Amino acid sequence: MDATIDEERLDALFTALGDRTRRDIVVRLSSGEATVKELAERYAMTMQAVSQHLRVLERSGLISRGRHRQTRPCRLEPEALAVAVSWIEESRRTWAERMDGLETRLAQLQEGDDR
Amino acid sequence: MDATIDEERLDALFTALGDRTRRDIVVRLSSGEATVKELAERYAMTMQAVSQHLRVLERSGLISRGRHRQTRPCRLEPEALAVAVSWIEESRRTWAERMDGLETRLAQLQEGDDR
DNA sequence: CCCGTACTCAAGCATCTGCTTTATCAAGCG
DNA sequence: CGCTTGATAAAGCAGATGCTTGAGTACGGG
Repeated sequence: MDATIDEERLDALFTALGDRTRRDIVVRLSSGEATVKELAERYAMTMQAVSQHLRVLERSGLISRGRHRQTRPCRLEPEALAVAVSWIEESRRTWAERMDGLETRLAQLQEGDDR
Repeated sequence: MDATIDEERLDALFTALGDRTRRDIVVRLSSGEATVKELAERYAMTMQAVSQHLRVLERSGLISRGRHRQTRPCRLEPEALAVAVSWIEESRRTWAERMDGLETRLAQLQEGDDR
């Protein structure tokens, strides 16, 4: 019954994806690791700003960070994306099931009357 | 070329899903339409607050609203969810392709050396 | 040891959010 | 018509967000 924890996770996940800079970082990282400096150059933004975006992404589980010399390279954690997809797919499945039911009933009634 | 428009759409979509009340409204609507009043009772919230959440959801394309007597029933638009999924899946696909490449190269090298 | 590089921490600031209260509106009932 | 019901509009407010600047911190080269 730790549903609340899942909700927090989903809050962090979707909130992280709700910003286009962070979404673009995700896309960028899907094709390989990157450092803070590289990302700052890419987005014409200070390293501080990028660092804050990365903190949001890290809290959401979408990325993780290592250490290599003076750099803190970050990499994508695609399992977090899978969590988001599975939440969405559950809603879509419920909806699809209901529509199947409606179609069936409509086919039975063959008519739209007292609605 | 209208990539900006898509980005705006994704901003609205993921931002809408970044709030647990709105996510729960999506889940609720996946099993049928609902009115503002019904949702307000469900979340122990004023109708005004629900109305604002619904506006966010509507702007994102996740729901649409009709009119029936004094009520404004809202229903889910699952195609918007599909947009979110397809964005996510593209990142995951890119990542998976890259990992395949890495695996292949690692198998060729048969060794982890100068790392 | 000093210096540059990569980065984080902290504070400030404008803007956005989520919610409230108050006021208003439109539809239908008596 | 007056009144209730379902809903929106507007304004206000505490708290979050996205960014900035300024001040550290940690690592490594010379």
